[in-house]
Amino acid sequence: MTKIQDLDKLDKEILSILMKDAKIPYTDIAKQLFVSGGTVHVRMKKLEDLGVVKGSRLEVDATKLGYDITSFIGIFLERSNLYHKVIEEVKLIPEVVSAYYTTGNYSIFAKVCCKDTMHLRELLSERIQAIEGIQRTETLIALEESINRPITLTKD
Amino acid sequence: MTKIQDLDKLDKEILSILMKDAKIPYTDIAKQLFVSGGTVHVRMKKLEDLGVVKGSRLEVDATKLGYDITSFIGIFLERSNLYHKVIEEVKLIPEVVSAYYTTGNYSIFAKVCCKDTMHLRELLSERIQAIEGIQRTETLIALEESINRPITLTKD
DNA sequence: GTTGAAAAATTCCGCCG
DNA sequence: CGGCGGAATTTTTCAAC
Repeated sequence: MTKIQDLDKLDKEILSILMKDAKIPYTDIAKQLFVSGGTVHVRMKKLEDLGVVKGSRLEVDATKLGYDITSFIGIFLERSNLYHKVIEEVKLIPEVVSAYYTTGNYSIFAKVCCKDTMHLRELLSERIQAIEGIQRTETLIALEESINRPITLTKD
Repeated sequence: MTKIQDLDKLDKEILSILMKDAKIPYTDIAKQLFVSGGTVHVRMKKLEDLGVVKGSRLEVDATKLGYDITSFIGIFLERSNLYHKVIEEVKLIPEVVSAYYTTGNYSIFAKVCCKDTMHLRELLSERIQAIEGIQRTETLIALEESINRPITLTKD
């Protein structure tokens, strides 16, 4: 398993820059960090090969695309060993953008994006509650997204 | 306010491709969608100007960077009108990657990334619980990230 | 880690339907 | 006006040092 010890300050500085904006040219980063463009390229190649970098994504404004309701759904299972079976069903629902197996109140915790309240209601009653093994769910509706940012890497 | 009516099928197809991988060259997208590279460029410029595209981010494997514990923290406020004041304090904590104002059990719902359980314990007791206006918190630890993907845009 | 040169992509602009 | 095509500029990529 690969760990931090393989990463030096330069690797982390490159990552910090690209985590905020993946489209910054390597040549710009090279200038900022006083190394050559080739070096940035080699480091990124290494980080990709190590699996530290998994890819890049465009950040979009869900509201402007018509997805007005972001909500979190806490799922209670009938038995906790149903987790894998249930998560496979959840994966088939495109509105689910993330899902975690968690300790605490819920067994599964998912984030979903819906167009409006009707869409959310249908999703809950017809798609999620319909999954075998789910006992009940609790929904938290996000009224405002106050923070959404990448991890801050420490310098050392 | 800008809405979907300004976006046609081509815009959405471009977005769908880039939401999965922001580094795909515009020329490749142009080939896939049978338009010129210039057109993809113009559309993306429009989408950025409209604020539909907010930026791009590198996806990293937090575990490989030494952040082993992802958890969700539900925050109960003493009074709900303390929201803005509290969220400003929460913003100052770098381990918090997202936070939402929510309906339901909690007033604020945050996601945090910590290096280990000790780091999480310190964060909770010394940084979060120390914020004035927070009554109590509930923590859900994510044992496994099963799904993490962009919204699926519908074709129409 | 660096350099430099070839290949590719971005970006801009004039032209056309 | 939106889309196309080509040319100038930048960036990526890769070999040799």
